[in-house]
This record gives sequence, structure tokens and C-alpha cells, in this order.
Amino acid sequence: MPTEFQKRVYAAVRRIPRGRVTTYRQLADHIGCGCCRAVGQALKRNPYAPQTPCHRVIASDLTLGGFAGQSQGEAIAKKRRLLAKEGVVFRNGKLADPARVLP
DNA sequence: CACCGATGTCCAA
DNA sequence: TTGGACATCGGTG
Repeated sequence: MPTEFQKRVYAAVRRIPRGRVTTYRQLADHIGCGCCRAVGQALKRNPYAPQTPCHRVIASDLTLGGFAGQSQGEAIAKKRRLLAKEGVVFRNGKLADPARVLP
């Protein structure tokens, strides 16, 4: 049972077109809450399953952000590959093309 | 009911 | 370069 705040986060994430990524900060700012951490938490727990492409959300450093903790082992490698398929190429855990970030 | 930890970003020195 | 602080979420006793 997500809160209104979380609903906005998921809605914004779903709004991301294929082949494009966004940052927690951009998302939080787009929602109207300067707190990007809540977004990361909401996506990390992402109760909305694959319906919410949390892998399209990265850190403002163009890194995988919250995914970095998991990239050590597994799930993230798949997400990174999925993004690469869409045109978002990651280099050593970093976005190789910053232009792919939503304005 | 209340506390704690966890999350990513920004600022200043 | 480094450290601290900010607001919100999740689980537990």
C-alpha cells in the first residue's frame, strides 16, 4: 500500500520512455519533493514489480546508485544489460552516455 | 505508539 | 577531498 508520495514516484518512473534514464534527484524534483532518498527507498523496495522500471533510475553521478550494492552479484547485471538493449549503455557501472538522461 | 536504520544528493571547509 | 546533514520509507519491540 504505497503512499501518495510513492505513487508519484512510480508514475514518474513509468513515464520514462524506452531508451532513456533518469536520476533520483530528477525524479524527486519532478514529484515536488527535494528528497531523493525516499525515491531510492521506494524503488529499492519497488512493490510494483517489473511494471516499475526501477532500473531506469540512476544516481546523479550517472552511476547505478542504489543498484551498486547489488551489482556485486547479480540482478543488476541483468538490468544493465536490459538498459544497454534499449540504448542506454553503462560503462563499468557508469552511464557511458549522459545524454540518455531525461532533461 | 515510538525508535532505529537505510537510502542518494547537496553544501561547506 | 572529506564529512555532515537533510526528508522519507520499512520493519520491529
